Amino acid sequence: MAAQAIDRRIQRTQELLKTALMSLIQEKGFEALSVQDIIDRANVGRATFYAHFDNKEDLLRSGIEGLRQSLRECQRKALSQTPRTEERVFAFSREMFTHANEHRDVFRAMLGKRSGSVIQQLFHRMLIDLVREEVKALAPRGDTSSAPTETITQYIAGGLFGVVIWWVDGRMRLSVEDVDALFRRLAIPALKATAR
Amino acid sequence: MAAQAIDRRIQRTQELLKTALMSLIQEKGFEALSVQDIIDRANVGRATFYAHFDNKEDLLRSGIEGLRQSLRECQRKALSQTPRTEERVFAFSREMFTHANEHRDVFRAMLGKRSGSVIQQLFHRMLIDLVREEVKALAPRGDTSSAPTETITQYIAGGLFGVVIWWVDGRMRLSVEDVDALFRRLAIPALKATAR
DNA sequence: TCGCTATGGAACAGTGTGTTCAATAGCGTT
DNA sequence: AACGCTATTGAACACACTGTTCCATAGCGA
Repeated sequence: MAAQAIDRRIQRTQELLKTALMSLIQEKGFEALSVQDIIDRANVGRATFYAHFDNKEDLLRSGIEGLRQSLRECQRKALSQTPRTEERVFAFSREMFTHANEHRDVFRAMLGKRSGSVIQQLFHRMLIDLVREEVKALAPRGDTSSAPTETITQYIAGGLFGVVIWWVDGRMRLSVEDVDALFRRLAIPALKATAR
Repeated sequence: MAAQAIDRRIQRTQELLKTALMSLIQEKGFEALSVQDIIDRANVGRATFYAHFDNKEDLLRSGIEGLRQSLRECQRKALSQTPRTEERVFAFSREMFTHANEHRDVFRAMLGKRSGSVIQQLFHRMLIDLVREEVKALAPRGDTSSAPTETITQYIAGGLFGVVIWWVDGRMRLSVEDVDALFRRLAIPALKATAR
């Protein structure tokens, strides 16, 4: 075997913990949650938890990693085929809104007011990275780390962040299509400020 | 006297607590802070603290209230004189960047990565309210609570939030004028999406 | 001066944290 | 199937912080 097989016990434990975390987040929100709650729900020993993660935030990070990779992948695909088309810009946004819509319970619990701002912060950073990639792709003339470019990145990422939080936390009256279209309509002019 | 004079002891205590909080935030950040730290620094009894505030977040809220009112005031002024001028739109943003620049130590400690996201959340909400006021002023045709309008509000507020956080947390290479100008250049087109 | 109230300080139970240890269970390999 | 290795367990640990209660006292405003 090429890949060194991972001990089944480890997989099992980590899976149990992540699952417990997610279900608990939906019930109580992240902040209100204790390590004790998690290990009780997962039916895992205290010492075992700390053998795998430093604390509950560490566990959360590793849990969110999945979403991050999925969005990155989706973006990578879109960027590789026929760049420069306006249709393809911010390809990940549609995917994200869709994803949020399908798992609205989890998302609402994770990003809503009740649940902690730690998650929000992680999510915000994730969006910044994704947006930066797009901005970079549209302003490739060595302009990369210039201040205005980064400002635009931060602005758009912040805007997207704000919209998602609001959309998920409210009654989500807007459809995925509408909210995504609105976001694009708002973001693309800003992008052009780069391309000048 | 008309105004019911407030017991000097109360003023003194609350002042001591707020001052202690602010100085501690600069040293350790908000999250890492305990009520114990605060009362030690303020040299105030434990029971006294809880006689005034429910917890450290309650104290924080009351501390931030000052900034909120100051910005609101500044916005109110700008909105009352000669509306509709592009110069006057987002009048509070300049004030805020200036304020942040003058107290950059406090701001960095309060909004930076180290310090808690509770503060960030409070700050974000504050910006949303301020931006909504502006958007409302430019789309006054009974359109108030329509979805797109609110989306735009959330987008712009989020964008501003993102830019401020980034600007404050980084080395603040951009001058107040530059960062404010950039923000306006990015936000005003979005505003026009309302005015259609 | 007097009455009222904010304060101080100590003690309290409760909750959670992160670590340690030796015993045990269960994995992958031979 | 038997082995050695490692993950898991459960208990116990010291520690920190929370929010509340009590009463004596200090300091305020009148």
